[in-house]
Amino acid sequence: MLFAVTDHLKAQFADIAAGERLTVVQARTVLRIYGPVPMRALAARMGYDASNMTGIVDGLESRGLVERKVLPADRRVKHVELTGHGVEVRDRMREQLAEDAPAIGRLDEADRVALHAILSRAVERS
Amino acid sequence: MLFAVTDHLKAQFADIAAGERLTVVQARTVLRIYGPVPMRALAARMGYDASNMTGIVDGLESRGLVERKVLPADRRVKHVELTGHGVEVRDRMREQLAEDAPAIGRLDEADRVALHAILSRAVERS
DNA sequence: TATTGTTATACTCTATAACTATA
DNA sequence: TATAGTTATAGAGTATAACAATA
Repeated sequence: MLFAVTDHLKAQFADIAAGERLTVVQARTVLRIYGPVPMRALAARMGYDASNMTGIVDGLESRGLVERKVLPADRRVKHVELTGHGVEVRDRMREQLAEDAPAIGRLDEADRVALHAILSRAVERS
Repeated sequence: MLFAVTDHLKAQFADIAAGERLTVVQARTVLRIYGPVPMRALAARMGYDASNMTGIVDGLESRGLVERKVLPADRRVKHVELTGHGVEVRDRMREQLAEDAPAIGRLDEADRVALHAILSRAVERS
């Protein structure tokens, strides 16, 4: 059942991403850029090897959702940030996540608290 | 937290599979062969397109865990079944899943019942 | 010498389309 | 004509190793 729920959540996220013609990884990346961030730091934030960010950001940049900017203070570093269009897309995805975000999001408060407690115990014992 | 738990369970399954020098998909396949089964039916059981089974079963067959047998009644159909060695590997994996199967497996009865109820409600509303 | 981003490469997982043997 | 299994191919997601530019 756990996997049923997480698979369902993943499928819905994939649908939202596809609605913006983004891959899942691209959509996840857009949602995790809060301000200018070096490629490497962004990779670490996503839990990826740095070599992956190049292609992901290439795709987003060619779609006009992000920009790379060389940091003058250290010209090895490139900051990635959302463009105006990128912010629009991010906000649209956030809205859909809040609306559609089904399953868990629609549990009542008591269920959410209980679920959190049980999962915490599960993780502790693992 | 849900993803933390399922990712954890997946990682442990991957470790068990790796212990038998199987990929995750190969291990999942071995665990879902209960008797002679046509390639296509096995693919459906796993939720895969039929074209995937060929490679998966190729790998298992080259390791001596399964055999393909042409069905005389309909020579288009090939039945896949576990060899003696395949059964050994499957049983070893089952044991490890029962032992290690951590997290969820070690929750007490009350937690398991509550978890199931909450997840059922989550799925209903999604 | 060490670090940033990039490239080249490879492997897993999955799907679609086209092929073959058989029905 | 339809079905079972296979092949060829492709794309997403990930990692490792080597490289150029910069520090």
